[in-house]
Amino acid sequence: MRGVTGGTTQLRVDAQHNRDRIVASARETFAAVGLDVSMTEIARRAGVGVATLYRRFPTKESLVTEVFADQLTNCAAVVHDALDDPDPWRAFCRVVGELCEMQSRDRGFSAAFLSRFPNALPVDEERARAEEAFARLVLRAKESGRLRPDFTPEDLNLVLMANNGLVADSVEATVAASRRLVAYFLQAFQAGDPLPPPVPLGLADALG
Amino acid sequence: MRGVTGGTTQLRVDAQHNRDRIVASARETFAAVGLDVSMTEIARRAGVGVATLYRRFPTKESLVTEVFADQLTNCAAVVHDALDDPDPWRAFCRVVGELCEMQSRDRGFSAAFLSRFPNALPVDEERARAEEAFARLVLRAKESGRLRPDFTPEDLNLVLMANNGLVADSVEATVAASRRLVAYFLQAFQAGDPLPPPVPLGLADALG
DNA sequence: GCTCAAGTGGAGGGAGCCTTCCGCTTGTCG
DNA sequence: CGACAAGCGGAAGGCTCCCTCCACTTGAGC
Repeated sequence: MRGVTGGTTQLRVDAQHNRDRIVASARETFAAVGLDVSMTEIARRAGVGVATLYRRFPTKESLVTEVFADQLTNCAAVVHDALDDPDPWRAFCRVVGELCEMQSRDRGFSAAFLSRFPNALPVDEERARAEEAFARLVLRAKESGRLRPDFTPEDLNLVLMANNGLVADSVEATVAASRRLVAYFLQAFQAGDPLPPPVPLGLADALG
Repeated sequence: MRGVTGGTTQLRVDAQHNRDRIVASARETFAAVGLDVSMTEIARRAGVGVATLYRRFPTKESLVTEVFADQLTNCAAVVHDALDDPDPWRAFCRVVGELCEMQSRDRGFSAAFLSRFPNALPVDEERARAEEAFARLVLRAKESGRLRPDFTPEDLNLVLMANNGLVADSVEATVAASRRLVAYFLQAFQAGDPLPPPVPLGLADALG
């Protein structure tokens, strides 16, 4: 009997090697092109046959899930790290800016994050904790007086969906556009007197 | 010989009828679902065969062009009408708000406007005139002191692309989200002291 | 070194898409 | 009314995609 890790049977070393190459290839390709890449293409880039790919990931959705699970973890880390910042407004700004930049650098992640595949991210618990942390961040920023009182944590979805709409020819151009967008948003989020309409949504899933 | 209108041979009356139904059906369907509708589906909803559709519109792109040409005209009208408003800031706000609402109400139009089909809108001249009018509007709003000096007319693309990213379950929910987004944008566009980074782009075409 | 389950690659099935082809129908004009 | 070009519907071609099947290979444990 082979070794066991976390309850899952250990793969043969060559199989593990192939699996790693698949994930790496998929990550790169999704980031560069988006989720509209054929499984055949991913397999080709990884130097394996499609059957090998499907043996590890029985569906395309499961591959997407695997590939972006840890990137979601990175997102959560950004939020949690920001909680250590003594300046609540700066922490808030950093979270918004860094999340948008991550999103802009990775087209596939944008799509996955906004759940083009509805159940693609079963890391719901982690996501929920991150959202809770962000809500705490929002509260502190409001108490500091820099963040407008009618900002709601759900507005982060608004920001991310809006940011997801930005696409330019190159990644750098996209990131530059994203920076300007974020700068405008942060302007608006600072305590200004007039008020935008209240929270309307119920936003569910988006794609692009 | 049949009558001639604008250099194009007149269609037979039944053919014209079918053509009208095709365009109407395509408009509705694109608006509701987006551009990812099969030609077969459009033909079915119009009550004609695919061949009839292809006789009028030899390619899907040509159909998209036809369907959205006049909606682009509507956009241009919004901008030109705003020039009559004596209050430059209000005119500016109206243009931004109305364009975003039109975009949010019509998913297909969003996609077509941001030129998923690169040459889909050969109405370039009209578009250019509208952009010029908007630039004039921006200038006036700046002179009135309400619009921040570092706003550039290209920022309208930023707004529209961002707005295009918003998708909710229902049209009304999407429009509501769009309203909040626009309110935030208009906050930011008012003369605030800190400055976002300068114009970076170079944005070319977007899809979602 | 032998055995065999685990692993592999490539062909191909089934579905959906855009587009074309072709034999039949119908409005239009003399 | 009669002739015929214009118009018509639906089948089918060609393409891509996700996914499955199956005969062959290879690493792991004795």
